[in-house]
Amino acid sequence: MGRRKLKIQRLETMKARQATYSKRKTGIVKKAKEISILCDVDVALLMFSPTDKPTLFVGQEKLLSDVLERLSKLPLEEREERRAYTMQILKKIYANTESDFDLNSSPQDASDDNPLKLYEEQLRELKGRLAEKSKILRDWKDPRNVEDIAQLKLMEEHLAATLNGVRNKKSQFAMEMQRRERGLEGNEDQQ
Amino acid sequence: MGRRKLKIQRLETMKARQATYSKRKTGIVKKAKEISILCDVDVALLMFSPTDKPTLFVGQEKLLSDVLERLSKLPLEEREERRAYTMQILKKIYANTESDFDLNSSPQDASDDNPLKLYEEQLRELKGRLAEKSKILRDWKDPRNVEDIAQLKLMEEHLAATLNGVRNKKSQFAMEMQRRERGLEGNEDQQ
DNA sequence: AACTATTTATAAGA
DNA sequence: TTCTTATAAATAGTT
Repeated sequence: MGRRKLKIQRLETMKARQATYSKRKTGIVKKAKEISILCDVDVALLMFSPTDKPTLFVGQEKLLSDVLERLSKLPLEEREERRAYTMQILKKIYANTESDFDLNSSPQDASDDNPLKLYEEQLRELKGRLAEKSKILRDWKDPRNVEDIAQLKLMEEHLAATLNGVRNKKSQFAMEMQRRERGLEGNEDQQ
Repeated sequence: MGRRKLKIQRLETMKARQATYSKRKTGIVKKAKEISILCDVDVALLMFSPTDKPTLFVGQEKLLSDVLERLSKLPLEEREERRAYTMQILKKIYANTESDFDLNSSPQDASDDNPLKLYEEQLRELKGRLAEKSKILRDWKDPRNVEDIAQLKLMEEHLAATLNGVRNKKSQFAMEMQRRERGLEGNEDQQ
């Protein structure tokens, strides 16, 4: 939507990235607000600018934690159904190139200090593979298509990572509590 | 951007909300991907459809937890600066209506079982007041304007709520771990 | 920050 | 849902 059609690839200069970020940030936040109001749904949008300034939008007068909470509360049955569907599709995609990476394996090292770490690593690796196989993915014609697969992956990753993160954050929590004793803290974005 | 200009207000029928959500979801996810790639920045977008189906997009090949992590790692000094700025503006806004709500007070009940609960409640209340004062806010002309104030509030809320949420999630964590022993879980959105 | 030529997104309708 | 088309909006390049 401009004087010229823009190829969606990393803009070369920092100046260009900042200028474009500034314009598009306004637009996407507006879109987030609109869909939230029009459709009466929860939306959470978090971004960091090229200069690391955070922007957070959460619709419906909620807190980000409220929205995140909904993810963690999805019925287990539903999650299992979706997982099964994901695995089914991924198996098809990898059918002819399958190797040492077992899509069915549960996380190893569950007794490790970080029980979800390996699981998350598996997901990361799988994600990388999916990227490599982009050509195959582009040709994938299943009605529930590539977008869905990416969604499924990200969702799975989220749950694993969030729960994993809880562990890591526990230590931060204690420190943060102490800091709070000395006053409130705040932060935001202005760009 | 359609046959007619649409007023941004809750669509009357569920059918309309679902139809519009479906179309706009595609658009906003596309925008999120684009800004993430073009500007080389972290973006996380989470939404729930009118029928509660979750959609998650996270750019830059990252996990949602990675992006959330950046929020919690903002330098304390910066947060303090921003907090001070927020309070300064809020005080001006409330100068003529200030009452029993002390903008400077730290969370009371810090020794309570939930040390951040009251703080969050204060923020919620303040948010409500800001909404009530919308007329004042609309006229606020500071270059760092109302949008920024909303940002500041949401950011503050996020940090309080996230850290608070960690506490609540700790119990869920144990249960989740047991479930994971029995297999992977996954979830996503398809709508 | 503003200004427009263009490209995009999308409201209605099928 | 998916497609089509008229229109409203977003925004790239520029000042």
